[in-house]
Parts: sequence; structure tokens; C-alpha cells
Amino acid sequence: MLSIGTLAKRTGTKVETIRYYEQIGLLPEPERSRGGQRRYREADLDRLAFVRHARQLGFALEAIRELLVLADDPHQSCADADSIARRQLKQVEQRLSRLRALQIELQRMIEECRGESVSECRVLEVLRDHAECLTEHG
Amino acid sequence: MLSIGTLAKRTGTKVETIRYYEQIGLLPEPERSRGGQRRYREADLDRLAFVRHARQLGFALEAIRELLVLADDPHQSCADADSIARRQLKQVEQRLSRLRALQIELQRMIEECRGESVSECRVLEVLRDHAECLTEHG
DNA sequence: GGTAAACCTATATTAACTGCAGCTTTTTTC
DNA sequence: GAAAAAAGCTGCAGTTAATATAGGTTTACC
Repeated sequence: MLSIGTLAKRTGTKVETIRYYEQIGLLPEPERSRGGQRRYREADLDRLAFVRHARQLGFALEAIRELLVLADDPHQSCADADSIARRQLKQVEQRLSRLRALQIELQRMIEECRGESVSECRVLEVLRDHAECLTEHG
Repeated sequence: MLSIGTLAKRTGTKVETIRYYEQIGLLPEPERSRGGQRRYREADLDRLAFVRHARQLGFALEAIRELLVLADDPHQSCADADSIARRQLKQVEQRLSRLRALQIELQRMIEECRGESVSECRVLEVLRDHAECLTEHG
């Protein structure tokens, strides 16, 4: 059984954040020691790592909650799972294409810098395009 | 010249958020109409679109501020630009690999769902791995 | 078995927005 | 070209997702 501090260290999360996630119901209430301290198992570590990574990728807690529901019970409703998965996949693919563009531009800048001559920075142009946005928000 | 509402609509941003970005210095103070309303040009649209996309990708406003400094004046200091670009690129690449993993898992779920049988959901496992994290936060 | 590190709850603060109140400007429509 | 509706203004309060702090308890280790 892991203490909250160990869990925190192993996932790169603040102890306070773990308690916060429990409070809002993203993490289940763990067992407690006789003295009342939280005791976690490996599965909690997986769940927390998932939440942290998803957050780093820009998913809102509500979207993460949705994905966790999927993970908790994928049998429940195939139609639901499918629609959630499709929606999330669309988001993921959009993020991927933007990240790739940004990656290429940063690589170009580093390359040019090696030649002592960063002619110009096009990171703006790279993420400027919002053709897809138009379909997203009118 | 664009009104704040037009800018908002064209970038999928709330009007309040645009004013907030101006307040914290991410967007320059725009010109004003005789009556005192904000008037923007196309360049402001690019800048705002960049900020929004970067936010969606999970970059903190401070990281975005850094990228904007790079965009505003890449000549300024090649060493600075290089170190910022390298640091950001590392982040981007980490995000890319996690997003790819999530993409594959969501595709698999949708695929299985089509066969009316989501055997199990492995989104958790997909983002669980935190080998890189260990190097990030001890 | 004592003490330092880690944990507890509860509450306050921060970051990044979001919404509202009360008023002014701009646009539209007759 | 006037009036009414839509959009904008400032200033401030509220929300989300944490993060920090205060004051006290439990656990780990010599």
C-alpha cells in the first residue's frame, strides 16, 4: 500500500492535487490506515497517471471524467462509448496536427540557430490556421 | 478594422477572454474608435489564434508568452531563442507521443465498437506509462 | 520512546478565464 | 434621422483547477 506522498512522487502530482481529485470524485476514496491516513494501491497510480497526462494534453477534467467512465465500464453502453471515443478522437487528431506543425517549426528554428542566423520565427503562422475552428464555432 | 466581437467569433474566443489577454499583456492594446471601442487588424487575429491553439494544446500562458517573444523578435538573441525553442520542442514531442498513443487506443475502441463488442477499454493503460516522467520529476 | 517527516482537515490564494451590472457607442431599421 | 436593438465599455464577482497555509495528528526511524 502506497502513502499519498509516494503516489505523488511517482506521478509527479502534488499531494494537495490528489486530495482535490478525490474530493471532486475523479479518484475513488482510498482505504485508510488505523491512524486515518490514505493508503493506495497500484491501480490508483494508473488512474492518477492517466488523469495527469490527459490534463497535460489539455483535456478538461470533465472530458477526463468521461474517458474514465469509458475505462471503468466499456461494456455498459457501446453506443455511448463509441460516441465519446469518436468525439475525443476528433479532438486528439486536431491536437496532433497542430503539435506536428509546431514541432516542425521549432526544429527549423533550432536548425537555423545553429547557423547563427534565426531569420524569422514562424510559430505564429504555424498555429494561426483555424480552418477547422470555423466548423467548430461557426 | 475588426470589432472585438468579430475577432472573438473568428477565433472562437470569448470577448471577455480577449480583454483579459490584453490586460495581462499577451495582446497589445489595440487602437480605439472615436467612441472608445477596440479596433483590431488581421495581425491581432493571428496572434490571438496562436494563443488559443497553444492553450488548447496545454501550454501555460507563461510558455505562450515566451513563444510570442520569440515570434516578436527572433533576431534579438540567438542563444535565448535556441534554448526556448529546445525546451518547448521537448514538451511538444512528449505531448505528441502521448497523443499518438491515445489516438491509437480510441481508434481501437471505435473499431471494436463497430463489432458490437468493446471488450475492454485501455485508455488508462495507454496514458499510464510515465517512464519519461521519472526523468522529469525524480 | 522521542522527534522529525509526512499526513490530516479546513480554509485561503492563484491562474486562467467567465459572467454580470450599469452605462455608452454603434448599427440597423423604419 | 431618430429610436430601438445589438454590441461594446469598465469594474468587479464567480468558476475551475489547482496550490498553499495553518494548526494539529500519525508514522517512521534512530
